[in-house]
Amino acid sequence: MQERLAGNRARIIRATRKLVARGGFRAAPIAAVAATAGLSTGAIYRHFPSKAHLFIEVLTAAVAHEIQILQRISGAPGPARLRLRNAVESFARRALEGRYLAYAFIAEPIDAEVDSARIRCRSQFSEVFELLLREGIHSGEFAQQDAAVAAACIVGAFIEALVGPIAPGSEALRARGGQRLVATISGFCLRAVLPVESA
Amino acid sequence: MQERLAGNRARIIRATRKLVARGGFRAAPIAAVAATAGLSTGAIYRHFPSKAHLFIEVLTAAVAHEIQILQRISGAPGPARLRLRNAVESFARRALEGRYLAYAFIAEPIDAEVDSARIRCRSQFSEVFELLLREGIHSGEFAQQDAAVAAACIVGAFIEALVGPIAPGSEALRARGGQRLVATISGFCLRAVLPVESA
Amino acid sequence: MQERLAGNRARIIRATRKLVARGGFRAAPIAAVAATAGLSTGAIYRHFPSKAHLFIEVLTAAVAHEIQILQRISGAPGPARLRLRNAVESFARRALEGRYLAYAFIAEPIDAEVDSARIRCRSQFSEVFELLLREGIHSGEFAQQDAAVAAACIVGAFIEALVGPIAPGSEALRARGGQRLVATISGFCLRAVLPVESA
Amino acid sequence: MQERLAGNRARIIRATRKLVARGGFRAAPIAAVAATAGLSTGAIYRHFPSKAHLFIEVLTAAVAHEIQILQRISGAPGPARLRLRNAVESFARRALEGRYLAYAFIAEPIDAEVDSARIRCRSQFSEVFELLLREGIHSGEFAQQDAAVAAACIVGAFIEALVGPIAPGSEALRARGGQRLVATISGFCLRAVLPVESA
DNA sequence: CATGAATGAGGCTTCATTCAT
DNA sequence: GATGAATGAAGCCTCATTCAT
Repeated sequence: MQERLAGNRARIIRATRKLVARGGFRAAPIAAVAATAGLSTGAIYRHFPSKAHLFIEVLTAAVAHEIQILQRISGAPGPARLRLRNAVESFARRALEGRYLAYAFIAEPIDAEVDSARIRCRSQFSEVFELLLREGIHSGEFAQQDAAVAAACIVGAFIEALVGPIAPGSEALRARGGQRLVATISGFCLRAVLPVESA
Repeated sequence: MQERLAGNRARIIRATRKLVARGGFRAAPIAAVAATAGLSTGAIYRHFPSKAHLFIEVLTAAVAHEIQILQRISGAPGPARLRLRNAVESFARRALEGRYLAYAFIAEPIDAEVDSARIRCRSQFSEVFELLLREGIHSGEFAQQDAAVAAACIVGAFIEALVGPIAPGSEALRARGGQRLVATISGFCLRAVLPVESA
Repeated sequence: MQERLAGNRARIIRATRKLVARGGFRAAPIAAVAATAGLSTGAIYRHFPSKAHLFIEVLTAAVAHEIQILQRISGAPGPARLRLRNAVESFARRALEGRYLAYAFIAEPIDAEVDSARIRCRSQFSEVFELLLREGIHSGEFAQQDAAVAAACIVGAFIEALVGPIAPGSEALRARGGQRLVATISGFCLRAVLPVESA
Repeated sequence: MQERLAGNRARIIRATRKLVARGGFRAAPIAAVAATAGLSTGAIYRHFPSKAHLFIEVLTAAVAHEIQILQRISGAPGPARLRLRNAVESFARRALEGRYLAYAFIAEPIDAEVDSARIRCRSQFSEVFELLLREGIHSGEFAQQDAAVAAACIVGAFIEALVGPIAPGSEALRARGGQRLVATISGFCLRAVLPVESA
């Protein structure tokens, strides 16, 4: 029955993710989460002390997964510029496929607790890129710059560039230009961190 | 009495802006807006047909003001790279002073109407940068690239880089590194659009 | 300026009547009455101490007018049965033309005061018919019966029979069958009060 | 717990009926219904999606019950005139006992949905009488006449004749004349549909 | 452990009435 | 006398959370 319990917990998280992906946190009241998970509302509270905790866990779990992937890419051998390109493109591609993550990113503070979790998640992304940037700067591949700020810029750049296409009604853009869009974004980010010609 | 009316309308907008700046749209229920403006809840509805309309107006007004400033800067004479730097830095500096705008930007869709207004606003920002980028690309100052996507990247980059510092609790960063932060961001954006050495 | 005052009072009453006719009392908030009358909301309260008083006056005025007409018809010389038929038909025809009166009749109690006025109005109608019935019973034209109850039945009968056709969306019925409908109703009422064959 | 649920649903309906009977729909705000039912306001919405739906159900349920009774009476064997008398008297007697039904009948349109339900209910009553009238007309018991209109007249006649006595403050009349009142009404309706002597 | 009915605070909006100008 | 902005009490409805079964 530990299994059953764990299974239900996972079901709840999946259900929440699905609803948030579709319409943001506002589209995920506890009753809807419970219904989607095939459970009762009371059951949710057996697994999570509050809605905020549930949302935080969903957000954290989704981000942790992405972070893992990013870390694998950014920690691979090879020149920093290639690893950066791969990391950006991988993330952008994944965001285009499942829009929920990007939504979670730009989510309005529903709750002080959730919000601070959201900010922590953004930071985690930044940190992966920051590490990579530091390596590149140190090795001379990248221009001298504040790695933390540049990392935040990278994250912001592709989120913003993706959010438009992710917004409802732009299925077309996603389908058609997905590949090109991703390439454009990674080009932008790469140029931004590489040393410039003369100026 | 026209004066009183107009004055109260402005007071309502200011009150909304203040509350949204502090805690997002969720922190601005009509009752709170009214209390902050020193009015009754009913008075709000003499000026705005609904909460959504009020929010849209606040957002639109704030953005319109910023857009004007950006357009003046980006339309000035001189090399595109300088104008871009000025535009980015001006915007970033302003956002650091009053945090609300950035918050409004990242607001979760509360309402379909408000949300579409929010998206239109983002687009307006992008468009200003897009125009400037096109000029620079055409004149050879900037690298060949998709101007629309690059503009979105620029907007996203500095918003993200600013949101961390803007988030509650980072007063320190704002105070200390304001100037340096702004410079770092504009450097990032400039490099991103300039042609690269060899790669 | 007494005239102006009186003129505005009349305008207010007309405006109220118009709105009530269209959608019942619910469709006549003070603001709408004022706008329709071309006055300010405050002006209404110079003429009527409250909304209830305004409604009562509108109802009373409309009914008083109808009562006058009914009394003229029912007080004319000739056999009671003819006078009854004329009275019923006149009333029914007028109700079909302007639906508001019938609406006012069946109006839900908005207010205890208004409601008691409404009941008084119904009674007034009944009384006219009651008087006529008494005459007919006394002269032997009509069957022995409780004149008060029979009068109420008459009023109810044609109101109900008219309300269907008066309800929104039945323009056709009114146009086509108006004349026949009125005749059917008056036939019903007449038979009801006349003595029966043998049974 | 199914029992509790069902029990509360019934309690809500009873509470609504009670309040509407006393003062019309206006006297039955959700908060009052909840308080009368011994529940919270939120509980209402577990059983009914909106106030309009609750009102419609109350109205429909009350009417459906009455219709059943009427149909049994009007469908019994025997001469149409007796069945008509029984139907009218049964209905009138029941209305005198519980006044709410008559009130619901004459309710002002609060809501487009509720209103259309109200109209449907009126029609249902009419239809029962209409069927009975057709039989009587066909068999020669009743005079030639438009059965639909005559049925509406019958419904209106006894509603109107009952509403006076039902109105607040006329307990006396109900107590004293109940039996006689009912007989007078049914006499009126019978004469109205029977053939007349000579005219 | 699960269920889901119930709670009740809180959000948006309407509107009769007042009152400073 | 007229104006119309402001008031504030209701009204409807939602939803996170609790708790009896």
